[in-house]
Amino acid sequence: MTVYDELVARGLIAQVTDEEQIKELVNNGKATFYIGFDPTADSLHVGHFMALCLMKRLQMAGNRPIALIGGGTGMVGDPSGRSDMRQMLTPETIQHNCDCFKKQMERFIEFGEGKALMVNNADWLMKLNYVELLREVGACFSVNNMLRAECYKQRMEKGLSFLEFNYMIMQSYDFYYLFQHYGCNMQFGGNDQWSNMLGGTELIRRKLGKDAHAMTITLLLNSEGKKMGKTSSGAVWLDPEKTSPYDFYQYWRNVGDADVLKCIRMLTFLPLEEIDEMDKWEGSQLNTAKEILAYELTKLVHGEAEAEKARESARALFGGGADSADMPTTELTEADLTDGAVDILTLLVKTGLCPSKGEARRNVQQGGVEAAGEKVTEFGKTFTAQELTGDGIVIRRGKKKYQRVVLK
RNA sequence: GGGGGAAUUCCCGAGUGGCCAAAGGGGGCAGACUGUAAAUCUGUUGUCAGUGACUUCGGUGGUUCGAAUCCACCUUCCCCCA
Repeated sequence: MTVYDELVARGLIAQVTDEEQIKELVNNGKATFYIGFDPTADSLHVGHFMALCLMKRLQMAGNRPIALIGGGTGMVGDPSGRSDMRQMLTPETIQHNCDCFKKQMERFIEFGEGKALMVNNADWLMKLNYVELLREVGACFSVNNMLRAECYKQRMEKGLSFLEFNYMIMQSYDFYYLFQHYGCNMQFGGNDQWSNMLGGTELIRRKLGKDAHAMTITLLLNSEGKKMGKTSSGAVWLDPEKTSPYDFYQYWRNVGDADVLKCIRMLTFLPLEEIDEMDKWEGSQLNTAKEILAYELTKLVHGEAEAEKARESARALFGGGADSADMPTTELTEADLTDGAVDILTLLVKTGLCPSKGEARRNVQQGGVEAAGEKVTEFGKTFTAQELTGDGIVIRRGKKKYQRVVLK
């Protein structure tokens, strides 16, 4: 099976400019392709992860990936898929974010001579001269067409600043630049990037009379049509400091029935035959599939050891077992105690299980809190220093949130 | 440049001087039911404190015994005209 066919079979491809030509390039390892990452946060998230996997897949087939960090485009801000303007980031933040991205990417993709390449578009965008750019590139863009692009259309009602309007031109220029300097003949990106990417191929055609290609990755949506990789408290990050391996594992362990197989297909590197086998599973058997999904992804992102730990902790907790050595733990010090003890409300807040005492109180009232295996029924419940030393105690809020508390 | 409108708690959206921590919906959280799923039903949803106190309605000042509500200025956005 060719790479291209595999990508299709996994449901990863959304749109392409010219299927035949792209197949030819990609299957024969003749593509030099780039994917852009704008440094809007200090960690990559699941959406980026898909792009990284795609880079890996194509690299394994002999193609050359270029990871572009948007140190320059980040200064502008992409309006695609947004209903309001992004918060403008300071150059310092952008630089910091770029550095973080770089570190994380290096764990997934091999960079170096003859391997993948990493570039930062600040290197060329920041030195552009306004009038020169207008004459050289601006002349190639039709405002009429740009306004017809989906990403701007959505913003016509809420308002679109000239700053953001120029994002497409910046991104197109990137492609044009990479095409000339690195022989980059293809661009990949999220499906919401489609119009920006076409801008690039169009620019290359107009300026150089050459063909370049674009392909978008399917956005990972759940069965309700919402973007996956987001929780109510924000994105699911790849940085273990921002989303712990355990939480990362749990996110995937908890996907809906309707979405498991799609996720396995799109995100893991398991062979397709194996996945087709799982496709026949139904009912509670899907729990096994979810476990596989969670394990595989945690392994890819955080490594095998962390994946094992997360799986064991989850099994221990949900399987009813008592052994939970790898559970997320909060360490207290003497300073956290009053008169040699702590009450349950304080404990819930200290462990981060509840954001405020009010909510902690509510959770206790509603019977959602358990400590050391027993349901807590009164707010006044306290724990002594003695109970907390050694293995400590396990506190549970709701069905899925656990924390061990130990006195140090 | 001229004219008109808007800004409310996580989001949408009521509220136009005290009865407003602020209707309603969405979302979130908890409980029941389950398979760590979905759907459904129930409760809950500013902070701290066990009757209460404190902070909140774009910002800053003002009027008033009392303001989300009135006035002034500022900021941002939308619409119409140029």
